[in-house]
Amino acid sequence: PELPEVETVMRGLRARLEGRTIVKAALNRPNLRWPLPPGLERRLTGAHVCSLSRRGKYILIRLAGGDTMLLHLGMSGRVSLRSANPDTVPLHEHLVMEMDDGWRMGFVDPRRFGSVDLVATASEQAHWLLAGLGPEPLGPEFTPGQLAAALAGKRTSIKPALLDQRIVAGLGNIYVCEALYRARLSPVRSAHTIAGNRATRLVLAIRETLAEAIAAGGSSLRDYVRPDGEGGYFQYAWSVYGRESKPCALCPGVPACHGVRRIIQAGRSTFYCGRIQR
DNA sequence: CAAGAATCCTGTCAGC
DNA sequence: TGCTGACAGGATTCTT
Repeated sequence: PELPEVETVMRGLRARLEGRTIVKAALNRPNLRWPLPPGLERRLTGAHVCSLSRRGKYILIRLAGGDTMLLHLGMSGRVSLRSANPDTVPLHEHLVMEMDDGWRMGFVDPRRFGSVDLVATASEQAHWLLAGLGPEPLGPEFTPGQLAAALAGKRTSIKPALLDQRIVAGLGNIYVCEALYRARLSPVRSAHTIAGNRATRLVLAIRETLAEAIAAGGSSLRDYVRPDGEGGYFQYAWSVYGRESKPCALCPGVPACHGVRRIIQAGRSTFYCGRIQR
């Protein structure tokens, strides 16, 4: 999941957890991507949930008592919200929290690339996983000037540069492809050539793509569902991602357009139109 | 230093 | 039906 999915999950969790108390936390394994923090079950049990927010692809759950729980969904992580029912425990559920109203939140992650950690709320932004993140793409700090400055001197191409969370926080493979298409910028263009009008177009395209995806509840692929069990529907609005050899919607019937192409950049699939993206 | 490859893990799907 | 290989929403660590 990327920023729009994480935002959707966070909102679903907020509606169910905020103001409630965790009556029991249970852990089913010692580690995910990283070792789980010592005493996690004990530190969660009895804690009151004050507020939830998102930073990049991380969900922050602030607890009374001074701890913030950090949650990253990795590649296959998802959250299961359900009323207590032992018949419906999902496979690969590594952490379960039972709330004082009887609902349970489970963290499910087959590939275990996700992570869970605890950090002192007072210095949560200094946590090593958050400290190096670039600006929030929907926030005021993400401007054409800032983006151009962050890309200056980068010899890599723009597509892998946008996947680097230090440049801008929250984009992943789907939304980078979609935003570059919307900005009509080639994914193989050198990152340092993005400035001026191109930077303006790119910032706008990223903002619009993410905002529309959030409004659609994110994109549902194989295993992403919202905490309420419903899927997002932004996958129906994809212009290029997953659409190899299909026609490009912006050049209908143009012979020079060979449709959506798929190439590999830094080991990841890139989808784009070679005609309108320069 | 920077950039690309390898890596962690399980599940799914296409092709034979 | 199996079986095999490619591939998957991520991000760090290891090699060039």
